[in-house]
Amino acid sequence: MHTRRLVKRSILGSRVYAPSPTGDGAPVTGVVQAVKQENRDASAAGPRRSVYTVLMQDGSLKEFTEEEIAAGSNHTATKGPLKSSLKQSSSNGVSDGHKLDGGSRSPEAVDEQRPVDGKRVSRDPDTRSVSLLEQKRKVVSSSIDVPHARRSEEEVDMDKVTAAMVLTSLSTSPLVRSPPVKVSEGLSGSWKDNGSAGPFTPSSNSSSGGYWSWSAPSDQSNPSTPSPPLSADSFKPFRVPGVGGVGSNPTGAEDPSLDEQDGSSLLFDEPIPRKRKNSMKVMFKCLWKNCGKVLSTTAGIQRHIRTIHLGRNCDSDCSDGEEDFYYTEIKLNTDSVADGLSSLSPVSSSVLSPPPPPPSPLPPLSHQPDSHRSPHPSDSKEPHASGTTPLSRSAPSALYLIHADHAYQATAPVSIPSSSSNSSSTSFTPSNSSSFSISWQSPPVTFTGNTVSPTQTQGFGEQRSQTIAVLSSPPRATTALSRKVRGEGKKCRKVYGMENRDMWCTACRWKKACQRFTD
DNA sequence: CCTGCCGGGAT
DNA sequence: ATCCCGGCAGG
Repeated sequence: MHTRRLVKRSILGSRVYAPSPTGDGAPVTGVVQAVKQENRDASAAGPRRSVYTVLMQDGSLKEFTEEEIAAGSNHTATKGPLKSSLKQSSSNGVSDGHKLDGGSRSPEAVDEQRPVDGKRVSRDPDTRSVSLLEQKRKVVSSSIDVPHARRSEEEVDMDKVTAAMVLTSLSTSPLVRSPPVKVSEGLSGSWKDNGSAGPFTPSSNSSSGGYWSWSAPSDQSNPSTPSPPLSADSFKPFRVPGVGGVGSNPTGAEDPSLDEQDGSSLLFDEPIPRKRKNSMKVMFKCLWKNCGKVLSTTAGIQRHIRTIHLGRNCDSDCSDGEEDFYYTEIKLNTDSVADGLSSLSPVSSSVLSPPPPPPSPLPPLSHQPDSHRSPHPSDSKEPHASGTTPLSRSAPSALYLIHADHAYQATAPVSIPSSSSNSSSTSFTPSNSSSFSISWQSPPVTFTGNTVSPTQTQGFGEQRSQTIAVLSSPPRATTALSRKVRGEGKKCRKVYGMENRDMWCTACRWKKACQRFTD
């Protein structure tokens, strides 16, 4: 169908068969590195001869004419190998090439070539997935605005290289040991997406009986392959409708701030701000007894509560806001979501603790420091604590935060398995604290932490400490947080007005700290 | 000023 | 325990 067009494309990077340089007749494979026209003055009539510089398997460079290469192959169609194995140099061509390879060539031909860095990367799984990732990414970017046709080969390959580096380091980073889900934030993005619009509807059965009953859309992406990171711009819109759509939901004020957090691109010199570093995922958990359903949108959880627990069938428009009482907001650190999921029990904290050997002072840099958590006052529950970091030593890596909107409804104690590899602040003295209990708002939170060496890692630990500060208030800091900081968000009084005082939460009625609209 | 909410009193 | 409110403090 498009064969004609394919021919026109550059074949750089294509795998071709060529006559063996030793002349023994056995065809060898190589990768086209360059092509030049032999007779540049060729008129439209005359066939032009091209000379291809091919990187052979043994690393040597050879030049072949088109005919030579064609002759070297005996299992391609009439038009010659170049045409069938063409890999268009940029963007979508990559996937095309891959498809073809997979179809007709020997298994080893499947592994992708990286044309410019010259050396072939061996076919280890990582490399493979890197290729896939690149491919997908290319597709994405080409479908957006990148004028792919104009990109030079070097640019393209720089992208590949950087992507490879990023992915490689991701896949080797200590945290990435369990499900591949957490590697990709893109996926977390799609949770959101699905939550608001997709198949991810709050079903009536809370069969899982447990906490995490989302259905990840992993069926469409190869589970063993990290899905491509969505570019920040494509990711952003997903969040907004999910949360913003619901009128007076408690997170309304918060998510914007998250969005503001510009992922100042730390992916080396990535040209595009590729991936929001936002590793915080907000979920909403039903607090109804024995339910514990977790959904990703307020709308979803509200509907769940309304229909399942409150037994109302009407739509959200006849809601009186009562659902708000029965769910809470949970922040998940998607970096470690899987850890948190796989082991909610504190027991395994030691098992969980990341393997990175102490000797290496700095962790793989590319492992995204999930900074981005804003110091925005409205975002943190205990700003005092965020200033003082007495707790930072026990910064958990498997970290999920209870945002506790309606804490007084909370039921079970929440235990946070913690395994920390580093901590930031110099202000504390490393002690051997292992477990303590803190009471913050109403629900008791049991926190078990492992103290590890106080190696300082800037961005990382800082962020962690901040996050943990949000989570808990250390017993000793009581003087500092004598008074809870004034809430920014709407409170019952504002929302319902004096005339509807009976709709306020009890705390508000009693002039206590509002428990419905915490912020 | 308004508003959130702590401390403490009344029941 | 529940309810209420004076008064402080942040905005």
